[in-house]
Amino acid sequence: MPELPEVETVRRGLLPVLTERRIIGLIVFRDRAARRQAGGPAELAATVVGGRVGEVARRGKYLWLQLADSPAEALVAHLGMSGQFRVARSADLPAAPAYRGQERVRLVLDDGHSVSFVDQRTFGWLLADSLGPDQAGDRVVPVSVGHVAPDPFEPAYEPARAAQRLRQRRTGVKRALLDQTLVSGIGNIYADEALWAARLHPDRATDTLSQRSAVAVLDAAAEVMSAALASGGTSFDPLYVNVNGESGWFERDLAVYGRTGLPCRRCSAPVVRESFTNRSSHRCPRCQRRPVAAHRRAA
DNA sequence: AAGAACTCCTGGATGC
DNA sequence: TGCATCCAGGAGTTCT
Repeated sequence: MPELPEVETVRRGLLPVLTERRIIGLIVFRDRAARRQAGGPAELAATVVGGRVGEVARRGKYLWLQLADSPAEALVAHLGMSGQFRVARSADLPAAPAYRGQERVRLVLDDGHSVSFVDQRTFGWLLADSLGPDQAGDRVVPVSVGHVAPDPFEPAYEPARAAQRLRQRRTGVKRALLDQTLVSGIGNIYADEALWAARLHPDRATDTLSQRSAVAVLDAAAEVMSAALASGGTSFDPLYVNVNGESGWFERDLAVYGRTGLPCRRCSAPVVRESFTNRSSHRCPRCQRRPVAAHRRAA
């Protein structure tokens, strides 16, 4: 799943392709990809075409292009679970969707390239949006991203403050890590990895954490995402902006995610997989014992 | 109103 | 072999 490191890798791949390019066409092949646009696919195309790309920016898992000469000030993208961007010479592509029918939107650029949003599971989306201050007044972001907290790689991110807010919650620590309004960029993979590194059970009640251990688990998340970015950013094909966090570069470095039954890298106890909010959690049953003060769900 | 459940979706893997 | 079922989950929406 694309989480912060994967989205940042995409951003870096798009940077040289899109910066200073004018968008001269936008084709929506699947309306669902424009479902967040109030005026639908037509409005998305109408507001973006003619725009010139300035900054290629990111907060957490949200990516956006700042646009000049456009009624929309930004084109926002979320990759969902399976979104990718592919770059091609537009002449190479027919007007019909490519990439095994999974192409959802295509941007045509003024230099003869096209950038395709490809998304098998269709949880991703694009949105033409205006800019405004975020909720904390830290940064100007698209309005649709205003509720998202700074991610650990941003100057505005303060671990001590994030830890305090986390401790004020009445929930389990994994739920809190996945809450993008607390700290952004963390998904299921890096949440499991951070909890393993900090030796915390996913259900540990947030309001029983010391400030020290709350900071520790946030620091662990930042560290593991930083390491993933370092290995993911080393090489990528300009024609394929890689977002695949499951297979490939970082998978062999994971400690618990997807390693059910394999030995814990610290203590060799077999990693267990447990159901969590209709998904799964991976943990070491010895290093991450269920606490007495586990968060209890409301009856 | 905070927190948790529900919902959207596709295709590869699994089971009989 | 073929068909049915399961499974992956980010985040907006709805419910309690």
